[in-house]
Parts: sequence; C-alpha cells; structure tokens
Amino acid sequence: MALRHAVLAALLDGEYSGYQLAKAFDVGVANFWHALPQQLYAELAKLEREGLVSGRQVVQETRPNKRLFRVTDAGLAELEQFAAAVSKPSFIRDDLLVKVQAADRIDTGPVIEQLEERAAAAGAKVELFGELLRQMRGEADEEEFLRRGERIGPYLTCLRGLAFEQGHRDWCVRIAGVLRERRTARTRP
Amino acid sequence: MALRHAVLAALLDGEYSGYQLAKAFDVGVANFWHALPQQLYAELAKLEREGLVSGRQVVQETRPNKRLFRVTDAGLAELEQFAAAVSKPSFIRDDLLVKVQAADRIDTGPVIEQLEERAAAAGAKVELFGELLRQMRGEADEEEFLRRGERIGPYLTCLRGLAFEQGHRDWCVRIAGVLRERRTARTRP
DNA sequence: TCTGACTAGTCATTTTCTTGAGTATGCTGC
DNA sequence: GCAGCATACTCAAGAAAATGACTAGTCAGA
Repeated sequence: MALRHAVLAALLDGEYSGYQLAKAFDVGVANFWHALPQQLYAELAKLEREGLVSGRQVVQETRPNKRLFRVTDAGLAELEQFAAAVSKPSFIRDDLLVKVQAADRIDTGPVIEQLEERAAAAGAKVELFGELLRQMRGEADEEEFLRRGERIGPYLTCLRGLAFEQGHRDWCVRIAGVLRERRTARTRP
Repeated sequence: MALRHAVLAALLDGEYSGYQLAKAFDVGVANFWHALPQQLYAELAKLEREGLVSGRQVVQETRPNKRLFRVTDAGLAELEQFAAAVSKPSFIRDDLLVKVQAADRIDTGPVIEQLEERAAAAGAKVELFGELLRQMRGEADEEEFLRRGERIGPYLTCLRGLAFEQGHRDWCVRIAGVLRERRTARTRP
C-alpha cells in the first residue's frame, strides 16, 4: 500500500495531472518510487473516491483536457499516519545481480555488455540528479539549504538517488572489469 | 520472471532445500534478490515440473524430511538464456523514502526514529557482509581472489550488497541529523 | 512442564505490478 | 504530406508478490 502514499507525497509539491505524475514516476527522476502510468491513473481514481486527493478539470484548447490533482486534508492525515507506521525493509531486486551471481557458470560476454550499459545509464543519472540538486538548492550551499530550505523532502530523496546511482555505476564498472579480465585470462592463459 | 532465475542462480552453489533457500532469500543475506518462503516453495515446484531443477528426498531421523534441489543441464541453459536477454532497469522502492519525501509537511518525529533504526540495521548488514566477504576470499586478498577464485559470483553480488548498505546507512544517518536539527530549530528558534 | 523458537513445509486469497492494446488530437521535422 | 512523437487518458488480462493461516515434530531454557 505504498504506491498510494508515494502519489500523495509527490502531490505535495503542487498540482499534477496523471500524465505529469506518470512522467515523474517513470523515466528515472523517480528518486523515491517507480510506477507505470496505468497504476498511477488507477491509484489517483481510487484516492479521489476515498477523498484523499481532489481533482479539477482543466480545459485546454490545443491539447486534450486534463485533470489536476491535489492532496486534501484527509490525504495529508493519511500520509501522517503512514509515516508513523513501521516501514517494510527495502531490498535490492535486480536482474543484473542475478546474472552476476551466476557469472562463474555461464558465458559472461552478454553480462559484461549489460554491466557497461548500466554503468553508462547510471552515470547519466548521476549527472541528472546532480543538476536537479543544484536547481533545488539555488544560490545557497547544501548545508545552508538543508537547514533553512522550505521544501527539502525532494532534495533529501534525490540525495539518496544520487548516492544509489553512484554506487551502482562504480559497481558496474568494477565488475565489468573483473569479468573482462577473467575472460581474457581464460582465452589467453 | 526473475525469481525463477534467482533460484537457479542460488542453487549453483550446491544443493539446498526450500527451507534453506528461504533463509538465504529472506533475512538479508539475500544480496541479489529477496523472496518469501511460500514463493520459493512454489517456484521450486514449478522449476521441477519443468525439469530445470531436480529434487531428491533426504530422510532425517530427528527432524522432518526434506528435499534437496540442484540445477539440471536444462536449468543451466535457461540461466544462460536469461543472462543474454535484456535486463529490466532496477529501481529504488522504499517506504522510508516516501516518508522523507513528505518530511516538510508531516511530523518528522517517527520518521527520524525509523531512519535511526534503519541506520543501525544497515550498519549490522555492513558488518555481516564484510565478514561474509572475508570468509569467501579466505587467505587471498581481494584482487587476487577476483582474478583467480573459482566461485566469485556470490562475492561480486555481496560487494554490491555491502556498498548498498553502506550508502543506505550513511544516508539514514545524515538525513536523521538534518531532520533532527530542523526540529530543534523550529521548537527553539 | 510449558513456552517459544527452529526445522520443513503446504494451501488459499488478495494485492500489486506488468503487458498489451486502444482512443483522439496536435505539432514538428523531413 | 505524412511519419513519428507528445499530450492525455482508458480498459482488460495476466503474472508476480505479499499475506495469513495451518501441520507437526524437536529441542533448549525458565
């Protein structure tokens, strides 16, 4: 039941349409959760039925009309309750780790390629998150911003995203190197 | 469909019962995947029907009988295919991040407590993984082990687990500090 | 001697997530 | 002048994961 709370938390930053939310929750700016558009539309509908968000129609001339949602007081109360309840532990769950676990018994060629692609993707996210952080804190330096900034939630989760992607990139680079070396050592002993 | 491959990868280390697997996939030594016992039993049954693993009954005197599973050639081929296919990107998905995202609008007291608990738990995992890595590499130093070791898959995934937990711990400690400072600043301005 | 934890599972149900397809319009680039 | 992408959604179906409840014997400690 955390997707609903993720949606509520995302809507704290202002009004968003399902479509806008979907983009935030998808491409990778999703620094605190991930979900597909269909889930989000469904969740928004459910949240509205339960009165935790309210939507208003915005008529547009040149594009399809859209509905913007904001969190209601009941929604905020729900978030409050959620925050006070125990969290489920977080786990790594990654196809690529499964492949690396099996690396001694299978052909590592494709795995190495995927590690390198991942490293590049993670590097791009590192850049992106760095830029996002810079934008959010504006003029202030980080310490100062975190002490006195008004909206630091997204900044804090983005910090985690950044560290995660850095760790991911470093690991991918290192493991690709290790597996590559073992391959050449095997073929040319 | 990655649980099946996670199970196959786990069984590469030798024969395991569902119960043993469940422990590895649960408590947190699960450095490359996580699953509940029920899922594992179900998956093992399916894998056996499909001929990807084979189980043998082991009669025990003082404890309930058990079934030990090992990967078949077909299972290894399946893993091989899986490793060559594209991986889904990995995403962070963590209740606690959702709570931190909402931190500006809710009472941070419980969140701070949870961050500190998480930091402690992550610290314990860091210790555990460090110890596991030391055991796996034995006498050799890491570079040497990674160059010439026979079974390095679990070592490589454990390295990722270690880095993840370190990152998680550092972030929790830092964010708990930030939120704590803002609380005291607010009550005693 | 009773409680609780450990071994070793099974069964059923519900929730959540993913996949795939479809609608309709407008703008941009080749 | 049309292909392809962006906006803005909806519906249905299926796979995967989580939850809860249950069996049944062993062993250690209070």
